[in-house]
Amino acid sequence: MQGRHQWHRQFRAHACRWTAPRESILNLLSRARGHLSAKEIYAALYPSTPGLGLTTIYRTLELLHRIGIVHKVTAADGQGRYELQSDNPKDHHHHLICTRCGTIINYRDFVQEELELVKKTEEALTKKYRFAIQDHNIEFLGLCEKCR
Amino acid sequence: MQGRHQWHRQFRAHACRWTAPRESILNLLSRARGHLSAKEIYAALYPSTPGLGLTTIYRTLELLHRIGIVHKVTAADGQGRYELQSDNPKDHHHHLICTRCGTIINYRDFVQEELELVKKTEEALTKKYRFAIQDHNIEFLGLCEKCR
DNA sequence: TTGATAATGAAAATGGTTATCAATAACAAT
DNA sequence: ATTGTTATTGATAACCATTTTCATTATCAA
Repeated sequence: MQGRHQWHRQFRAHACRWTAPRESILNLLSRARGHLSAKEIYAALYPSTPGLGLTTIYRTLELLHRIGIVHKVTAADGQGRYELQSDNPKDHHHHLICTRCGTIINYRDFVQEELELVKKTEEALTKKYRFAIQDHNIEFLGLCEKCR
Repeated sequence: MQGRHQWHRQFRAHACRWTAPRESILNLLSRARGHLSAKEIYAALYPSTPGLGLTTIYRTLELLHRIGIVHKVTAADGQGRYELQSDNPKDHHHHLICTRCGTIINYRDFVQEELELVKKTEEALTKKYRFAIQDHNIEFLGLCEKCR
């Protein structure tokens, strides 16, 4: 279960200050169902926080990603999209991305099996290529129901 | 085995003309070991083909990707990188990407196992979400030997 | 309360990619 | 081989997401 307190704690641990813009962005991300782009966040927050600048959103997202609170997906069009990283394994999922309209669907089917293989592969790759692996992406690209 | 003839044939099938710039780009890609960005292609081809424009490179890459001759990877920094798509299953691989310097390593370990799972997942996702799946990406992100 | 410094926001800069358009080149039909 | 249609090219400008800059403001430890 994530919330203000835990976020605040994580911020402290990284010598980052707890500010109003950061809280707004985190709140929005925790309310959102899917992935949000910086612009979408800007638009969603504009009514309640008109002063908030796009620059701050980018900086905050990058910070949240660096701290590990947020997961970033870069779509084929190069646009970054962000979602809260859950600490509940049940929430783990992979992505189904429409190459035409950019929609991202989170799927949870077979994820358990995928993760076992991922773990095995990760260990082998770490040894063989001396990589410090931080994350993985498994995504399927294609045309969604509407675009096909 | 890929070469002029087969490419030429594929071009014809798509009503595309066989031109000098396109041949240069394909030749370069078939010589290259890894993934190339548009700029890298531009730089590599400049000595032999100084007249070649960056615009043409982008258009050609997009065409090759659409036709299925080239595989595109979008790095976390949003920059597109391209490599020839081999018709030899033995060449199939997945990616290990350094989040710091952008290096992409092709690994072939466990790919066979991964592909079996991918196939199964693909079928299920196609049915469940009515996606027309065209491609998949399996990539591990982390710090390479030099950057860690 | 204060002082050091992290965070903010407006504006401008960056950098990869795409659109425009006149000139050129490929190729099917003759 | 010549021609006419039309795809392709390349220079320039436009686009758009993201970063940088920098003066101002806000946070928080002391």
